[in-house]
Amino acid sequence: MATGRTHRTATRSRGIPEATVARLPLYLRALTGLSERSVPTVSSEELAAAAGVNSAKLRKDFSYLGSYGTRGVGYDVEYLVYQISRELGLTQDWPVVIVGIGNLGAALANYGGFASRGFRVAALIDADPAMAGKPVAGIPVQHSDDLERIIADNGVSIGVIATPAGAAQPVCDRLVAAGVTSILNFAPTVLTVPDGVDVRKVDLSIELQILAFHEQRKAGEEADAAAAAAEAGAGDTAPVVAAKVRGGSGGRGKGPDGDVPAVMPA
Amino acid sequence: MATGRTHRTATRSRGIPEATVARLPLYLRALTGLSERSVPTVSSEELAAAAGVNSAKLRKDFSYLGSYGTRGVGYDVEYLVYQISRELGLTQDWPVVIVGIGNLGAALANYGGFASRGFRVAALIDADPAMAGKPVAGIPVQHSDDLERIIADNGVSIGVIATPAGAAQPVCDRLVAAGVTSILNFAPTVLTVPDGVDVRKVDLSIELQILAFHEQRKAGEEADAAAAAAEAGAGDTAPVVAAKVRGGSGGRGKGPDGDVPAVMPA
DNA sequence: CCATCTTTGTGCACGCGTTCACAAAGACAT
DNA sequence: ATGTCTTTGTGAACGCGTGCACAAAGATGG
Repeated sequence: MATGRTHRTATRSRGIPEATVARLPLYLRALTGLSERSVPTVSSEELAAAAGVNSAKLRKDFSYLGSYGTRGVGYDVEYLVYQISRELGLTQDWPVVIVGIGNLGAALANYGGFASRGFRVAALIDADPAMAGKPVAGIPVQHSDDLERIIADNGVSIGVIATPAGAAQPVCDRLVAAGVTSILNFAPTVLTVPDGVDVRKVDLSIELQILAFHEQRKAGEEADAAAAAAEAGAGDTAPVVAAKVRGGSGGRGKGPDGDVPAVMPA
Repeated sequence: MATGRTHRTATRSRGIPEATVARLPLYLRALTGLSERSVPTVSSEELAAAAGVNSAKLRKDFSYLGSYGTRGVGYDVEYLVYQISRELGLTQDWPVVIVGIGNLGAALANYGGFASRGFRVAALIDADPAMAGKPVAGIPVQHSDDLERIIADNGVSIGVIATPAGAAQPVCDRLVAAGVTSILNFAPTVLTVPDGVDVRKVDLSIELQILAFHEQRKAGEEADAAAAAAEAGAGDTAPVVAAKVRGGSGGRGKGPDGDVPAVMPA
């Protein structure tokens, strides 16, 4: 997952834990699927499976919203869809601007899930004059000179930044100054914003690196297991594995065993 | 942040907490910036600021990797870049396939940050025969019939899914069967995978919904504050606010005060 | 060699989130 | 009505992550 929190204090807004809020959209999606198939009610077990979470967690999550279930039966799908939608604020209209209409920005503009739930792409903005007027996803791109006016005219409070890294902070500053209070950032930079502004970031590169870490660990464990099986009682401890993995670290005096992948306890 | 964990147990791989792993790429990026500007050393305070985190947290994170700092001085930038890269497995080459070359897939293929750190786009795969052979980002798109062969030939262990939601699970199954053990999923679906396979998801729609929630809360708080200030001692409790926010809930007997935005304690 | 000053590395406490396990609540059959 | 059976809602325990605060380590100057 690509997630970047920027909360002053991990604010338990209105008593609903942040972790729960992050799962509500997941439940909502699963429920919408059920609703389309005209399923009237669903148990916590079923819904949890559909959302890919633990059923106890789901029940606790819903308990923060209130008691919307019926014991012995489950949850009313339609009613729950409405309650979650309302809780997430999806019953109202959220005009959104996308700044930076490159490959990614265009992809976002075309993304169906955007328009689906209360979100309306109010404007596409790019700094390149050549882009101005060119329609993307049926919406004409506007020049960034007009950013402030566009924000004001459309009452935009949510901005999406899909610019190159270098442009992200200046764009962010202008968005915030113009009145935007929530930002979804796709640029690979840490954004600095004043208090009261929420920033979430989606960083493809970071996600891949996290996967690489786990991938490497898996490979390492296999190697360790194989090595351990192959040795199974040699005189020396485990310098083989250590040497293999260490590469050319170059020592540096201390270099503790924090380096050695040390065959796992189990 | 868009983050979807799918870990059997929140595995503390090799002693490094998951939360720390997720921050390492952040540190690495900040360090790379310093390295390019030929900064020799950096203190935890400076680096933490650049990465947008607490300095105590950063030091604790690094302590899991070993003692790579010098007290009174700070951290050697180049050395730290190397250590983190090695820890994340970025010193080796990771061939990656992207499946689903629509708007988003094309954007990903063109994304620079992809190729930058050890990640190499080995192949682009799409189910549309019309796409086959067409070059995207300089790489010819291949038909999904050849998926298994492509995975095998290139020794791919990381796959990126950028297909429509409906195609995601089948594609995922084929990737896993072909030997992929890490998946980055952009499709708005919960993927089911066997043990030992890591899935991370990036979900634009979810991120927006989380922002909407906070946005709504901010608006609600303002309204509450205003209302509270306006009333300041009316006979009734707070039906004004409640009525305004409730919309047309329709009651449902129980409907507890979990519904009312109830003026915050503070 | 000693004193001082900076910055790391970490023990500790606290709070959030997850999970278990069960009592309460309601549906449904008899 | 009463009993059984299903499923919710939640109290309590546990574990992870965060942040404080400080002692240890080393650099630097005299």
